[in-house]
Amino acid sequence: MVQGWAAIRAEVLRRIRVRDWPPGGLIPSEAALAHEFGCARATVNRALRDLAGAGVLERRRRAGTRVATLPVRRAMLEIPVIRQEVEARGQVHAFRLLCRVPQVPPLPMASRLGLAPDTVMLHLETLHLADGQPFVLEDRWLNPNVLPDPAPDFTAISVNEWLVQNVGYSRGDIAFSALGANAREAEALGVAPGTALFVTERTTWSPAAAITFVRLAHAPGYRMQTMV
Amino acid sequence: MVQGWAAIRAEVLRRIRVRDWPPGGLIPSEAALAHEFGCARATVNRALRDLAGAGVLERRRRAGTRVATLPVRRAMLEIPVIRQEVEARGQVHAFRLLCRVPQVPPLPMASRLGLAPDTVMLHLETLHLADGQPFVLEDRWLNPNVLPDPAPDFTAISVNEWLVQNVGYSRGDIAFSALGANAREAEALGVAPGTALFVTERTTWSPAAAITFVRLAHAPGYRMQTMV
DNA sequence: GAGTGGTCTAGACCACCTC
DNA sequence: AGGTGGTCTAGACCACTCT
Repeated sequence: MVQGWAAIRAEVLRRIRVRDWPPGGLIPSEAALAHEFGCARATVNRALRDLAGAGVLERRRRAGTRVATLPVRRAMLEIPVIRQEVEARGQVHAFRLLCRVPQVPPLPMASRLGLAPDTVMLHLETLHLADGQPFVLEDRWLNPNVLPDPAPDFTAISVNEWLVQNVGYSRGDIAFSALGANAREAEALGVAPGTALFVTERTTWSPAAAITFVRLAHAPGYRMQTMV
Repeated sequence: MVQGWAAIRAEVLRRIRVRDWPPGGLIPSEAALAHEFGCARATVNRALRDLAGAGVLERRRRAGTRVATLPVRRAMLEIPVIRQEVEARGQVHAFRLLCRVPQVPPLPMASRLGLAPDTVMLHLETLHLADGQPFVLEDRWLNPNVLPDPAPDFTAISVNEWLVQNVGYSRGDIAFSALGANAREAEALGVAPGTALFVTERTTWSPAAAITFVRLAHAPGYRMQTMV
């Protein structure tokens, strides 16, 4: 007899794959499975909870556990700091601070961040290099309230890393898209205008207020990968 | 007193955010926290395990639990079936099967899928529509061994959905990138060649062999979003 | 009302790894 | 060698929701 909640998860997955338990179908209750596998219900619970988290099962109190019909697969996406990403490729990371000015953001951005329309934010533009080649252009708007006085100058440490080290964990949303390079991006990355770029846009919030909005325009050839 | 493992997780997160427990620092053992919070160690374990899964903590037996220094954020990415994605926008999904031919794949793809160089695969091209407008062009290579005899014709149901309903859950990898539209994509999606497209490439494996490789070229404006 | 999953407890054993 | 997290058990109570 194989032991452990992972073994139970594997067995349940097997029965789903071989259609012992078809999509949309109810599977036995935790108590029944615990009896069948000769283990405690908590162990079965652990296995089924894991599969529900992966989107394979749908569980509801009283209604029981069903095999998901709409197999929305969930994948873990790892979002590293840019320096780590470059170094993970075995390349040398460097960056140049292109721009650092207090500025009133465009109206759509101010409203998106929940700020008054005339709030002055810190606008920073950073070009990250991998082995000296342009890697990503970072266009960032920063809420000055999160900065100490005097503000760091961000030439020794990138804004990116300063934030994660000094502001800490917070919530936000990320969006990925493909866009043609605008004039600024084309110049900074050394590509023709209109070249397809992988763009990451991220808004970060502290419990109280918006911290930062950042747009990363990655040099051509960038790929984001994960497993399912 | 707030109860439950989620409350413990919140309190631990709070202490990390206010730098009570600084990045890289050891936090108290499960037993110590259980004593402090007046709960069972299993409850603390549940909370800390969750935070470790989110990348906030790093745990090693004997070495204890540390606040992560390299804040690789992990985000859940949901990868729905295309029809669901369209319908979730309140639009009507339809598709046209443009191409369905047995064909020997290009050498790089055969080797990537671990197939003999002369293996014949089924090559399918499907254009998905949202409210009649091109939404995504699906270019798929399918291992014919996973198909029943006779093979489905994929005009009534998309390959996508037939696979998830009949082959079932399996493992694979996904990559996202931005590429200029090639001639075929430009024509199918009704855009100019070179237009920036968001491209999803996915390889799916059964335990034994490769099932399918698919490349999705999304119409301009496509965004993939998630929370952190 | 009753059966389901969600959670918690107190205790235990174990694998692992640092000391 | 000893302390840590990882896991399992047997039992319990509760929240939810379907009937």
